[in-house]
Amino acid sequence: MIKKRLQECLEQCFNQGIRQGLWSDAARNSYAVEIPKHEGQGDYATNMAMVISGREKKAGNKKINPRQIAEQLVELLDAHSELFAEIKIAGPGFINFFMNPAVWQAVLPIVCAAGESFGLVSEKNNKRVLVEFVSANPTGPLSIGHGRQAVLGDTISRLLEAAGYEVEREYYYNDAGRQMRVLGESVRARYLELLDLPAQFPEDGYQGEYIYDIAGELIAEQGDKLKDVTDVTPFKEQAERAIFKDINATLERLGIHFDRYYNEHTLYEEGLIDDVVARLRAKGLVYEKDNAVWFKTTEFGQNQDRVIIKSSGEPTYRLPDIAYHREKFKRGYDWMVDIFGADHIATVPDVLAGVKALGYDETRVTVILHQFVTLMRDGKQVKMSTRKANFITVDELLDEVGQDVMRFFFLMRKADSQLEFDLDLATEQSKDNPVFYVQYGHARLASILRKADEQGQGPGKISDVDLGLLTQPEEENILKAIAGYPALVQQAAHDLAPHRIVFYLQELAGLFHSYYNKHRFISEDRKLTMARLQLSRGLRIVLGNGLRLLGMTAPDSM
RNA sequence: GCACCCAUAGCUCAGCUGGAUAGAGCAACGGACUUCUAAUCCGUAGGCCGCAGGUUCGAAUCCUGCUGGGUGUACCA
Repeated sequence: MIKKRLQECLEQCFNQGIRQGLWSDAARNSYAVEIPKHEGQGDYATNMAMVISGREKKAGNKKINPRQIAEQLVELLDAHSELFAEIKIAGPGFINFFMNPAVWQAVLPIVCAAGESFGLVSEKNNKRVLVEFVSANPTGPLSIGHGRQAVLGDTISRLLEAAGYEVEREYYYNDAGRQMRVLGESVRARYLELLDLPAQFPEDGYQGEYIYDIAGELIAEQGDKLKDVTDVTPFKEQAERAIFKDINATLERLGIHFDRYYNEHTLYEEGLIDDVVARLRAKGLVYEKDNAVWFKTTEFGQNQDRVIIKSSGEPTYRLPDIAYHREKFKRGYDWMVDIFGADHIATVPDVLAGVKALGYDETRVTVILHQFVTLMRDGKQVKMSTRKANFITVDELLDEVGQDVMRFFFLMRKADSQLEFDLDLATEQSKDNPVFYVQYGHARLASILRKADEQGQGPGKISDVDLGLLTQPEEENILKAIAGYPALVQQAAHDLAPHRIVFYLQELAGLFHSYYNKHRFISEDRKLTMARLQLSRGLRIVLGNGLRLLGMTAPDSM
């Protein structure tokens, strides 16, 4: 929030410089305001002078020395002197800003007034965004990989909501096709097996225990009435119902709710698949070869064309994927975010080529491909095989670590990185476990405020408190961190990068724990106590808001 | 073979549209509990940012090539 004010000041000075003929417009939107890494370089720094200098040269205007530009800028900034304690020109032409301490202290009343809404944009941006994630077909319980995706998708959705978007969460699935047929056959085989009848388990069948459970339910409901039924439909339908129920229960445990479930089937029923083919054909982007229908993806930069309808007449997966995305476009979203596992990378270029071919702006789709999760136990990787159903489900992991730990761990790495989930660390209730580190910070703050209250030293009205007493360097650092929270949320939303929030919270908790060990909140000095209690309120609000933004709880005691 | 992702401290990883002297946690070593919760804190040590070029005032960050790992490359999804 302070950074934003500074940016506005600089923008004004930049414009003023243009009016005074000091430089041209060439550097607009190219310069940066950032927080310097090193002590002595101020609270903020800008490279504006160097960027102006560089752009002038590039634009063929006369080259101006960056340090000279910096001096001119500093002069212009004099009009905003109330913000700054000092402004320095350093190095090749950086301008370092040392803010007036009162600027930092002034954030506390704002935080306390905003409470739970601190960090959320105050106005909606009137943009609709669709986030598609999980999208697992109902063939079995959610695996760890789905878990990462579920948490990632939901948290990205929360971030976008915090940034003012109107967000819809959508789950796309397919209950037709070969996989589901095999699932039905698997259930049928287990059903017969449980009835002690001869059964042939399909070669590539689903071997998980849950298939027995589903078969058992069928027996409980219908006895052996289905023993001579060769059609797999009733088995398949039973399986789908049971598995979806299971998946939803798991998502519920994670606190994840979808606004819509879109069944691929709809695309067929409404003729949307055929329509896509017809439109592509009309544009000359489709041809027949070897009894199959091909889409000219080479026209879109790929190195080979792709089959969209097999010689059997069945579409390949890319055709409904394209049709589905076209439906998203038709619904008029400003932005569509797809979250897929890295194994789905092959469909991405096809889908984007498809929507582009149909006349839509494919840049409105952002695909997040997340890498896989490896589970570590006792320092060794836990081997998993989906086919043999020898994998750990999200449900089992939840039993072991709980929702807060699971969400936090799944968000600790950026999507691009493979994620190592250390079960030993996750189950440890100690300082090494970052989840507890952050939550403990929140609980400690709550405890301080409780204690003060018990002693009749409630924080009182913030307007009566002299925040100018918060002069310790640790206090200033905490205030700075708090002030940076809203911008961080916006940036994380823009970049679809929830891990930034995770890192921020660890850092903020660290600042607090460190401060706690050095200074006392509650002391004999009543005025100082009041000021520090406001600080603890502000800290608690930001820590709590951050945790909730990640879908976690913020405990008041631990 | 081709496409995408990754490569930063012993380990796990940050590093925001290129910025100034490279960051955190863990592990190692040494310290702090009559105190508002020690589930905490303080200190020490640890690096040709995979390799080689290029772009420029300036590169861990952008481009090219190479090496090593992951994923995909089907008329499977």
